[in-house]
Amino acid sequence: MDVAGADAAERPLRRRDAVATRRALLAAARRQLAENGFAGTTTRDVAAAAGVNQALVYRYFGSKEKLLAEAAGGDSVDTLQGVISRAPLAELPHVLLDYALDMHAAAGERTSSLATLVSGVDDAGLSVLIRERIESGFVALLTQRLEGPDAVVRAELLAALVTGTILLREKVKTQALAKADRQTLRTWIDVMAAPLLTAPADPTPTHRAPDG
Amino acid sequence: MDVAGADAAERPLRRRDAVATRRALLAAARRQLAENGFAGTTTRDVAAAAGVNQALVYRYFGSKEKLLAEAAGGDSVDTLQGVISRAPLAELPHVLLDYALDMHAAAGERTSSLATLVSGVDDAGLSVLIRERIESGFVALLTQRLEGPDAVVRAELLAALVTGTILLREKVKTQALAKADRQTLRTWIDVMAAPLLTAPADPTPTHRAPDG
DNA sequence: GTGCTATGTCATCAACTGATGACTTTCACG
DNA sequence: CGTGAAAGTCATCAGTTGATGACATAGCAC
Repeated sequence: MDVAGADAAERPLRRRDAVATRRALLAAARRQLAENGFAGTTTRDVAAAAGVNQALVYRYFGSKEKLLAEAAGGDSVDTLQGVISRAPLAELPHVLLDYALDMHAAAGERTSSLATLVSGVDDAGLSVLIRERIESGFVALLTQRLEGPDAVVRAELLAALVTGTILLREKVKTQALAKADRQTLRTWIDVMAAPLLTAPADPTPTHRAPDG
Repeated sequence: MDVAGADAAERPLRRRDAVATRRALLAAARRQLAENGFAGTTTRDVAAAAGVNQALVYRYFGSKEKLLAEAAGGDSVDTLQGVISRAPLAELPHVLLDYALDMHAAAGERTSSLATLVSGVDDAGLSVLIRERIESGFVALLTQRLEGPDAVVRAELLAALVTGTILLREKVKTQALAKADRQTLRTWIDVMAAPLLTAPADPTPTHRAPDG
């Protein structure tokens, strides 16, 4: 047995592995999608980045649209759901921020972050898919933990805050956000999001917020 | 940086008007850019939407990239600057929100809103341009009005909040944000952004203050 | 080994895209 | 008028893109 196959649980390093090829295509597609959007992502570039032949896109996914849809769908919804369900409400904002930042850093490894996905929405079809993913995998769960009026709006505003922050920091790369250390961002995000999470029926402030 | 003294009073309604054609192309380009991104915007579609011949894109702008760059550049920076400079700080968040919402509604009429633009960032070149526009036309001005630490970060976080909100509401169309009436949005945006605008030594409550 | 099938490669098509240059039409000016 | 340049049209090129089907190779069963 001269093969130094390190993968214990998996196949003995086949030179042809449909599952691995599929995964590689999906990972590459996620990166390209976040970087270039739907229209800017080509099957040839994805295949090249994945190190496989372009025709395999069509063998495994049938079309560019199906590939990108599955890539946008991702598989980390469970992870995100765990985060939303487990984290203390007060810490949820910065936990989500960390999650999104880490996802962006490891782009394509498993899935794309909420914000990374949104950044690539230049296609009506994917827009629907991403909306459903955000609503079912994030908003619905968070809404359950929120009390008081406008719970759904507040949940989506938290998503908007994280999304916008990641977008400006990682994609537009505005200088201050791009340079800011995580702790600073965490603190401010928590402060901004706090009103969304805290108590219910307290008189919704007319826009004279600063109160003793 | 031309069009000095546009005395549109006595135009004899020319059937051929280079200035009008240019404007029509720019307006159409803005719409397409916000809708489909850079890669998804074609010169033929822009020209068709503007009701002119595709070749005119190259007569008036030289290339697709230059057309879209000029479209992204816009000319309403002055308007936005006025808003940022004049509005009371406490009202600035919802004023900005209104501004962005109105801009989106009248997409292409004059320019694209900050958020509408960001939504189309799938091109590295335009990303630079949009970053510069945000930083010089928004962040720089707002930073001047902010006191205390992290002024630039706080300014960009406000931009991020508005951007993310518009993006989720107008592009991804998450249900609650899409349905929410303006006043509700205004109220929450103001509450969220308040900590960014208020004074420095404000005792950020209920959180571990990381200062030592 | 033989052979079968999953996996991967190759060439290619039709449509689309950015871009260019030659041509045609309008229209202000004399 | 007529003339010349601005404004607009047309045909077309070369490269790219999504997509398809014929072909080649690996790897397993026997």
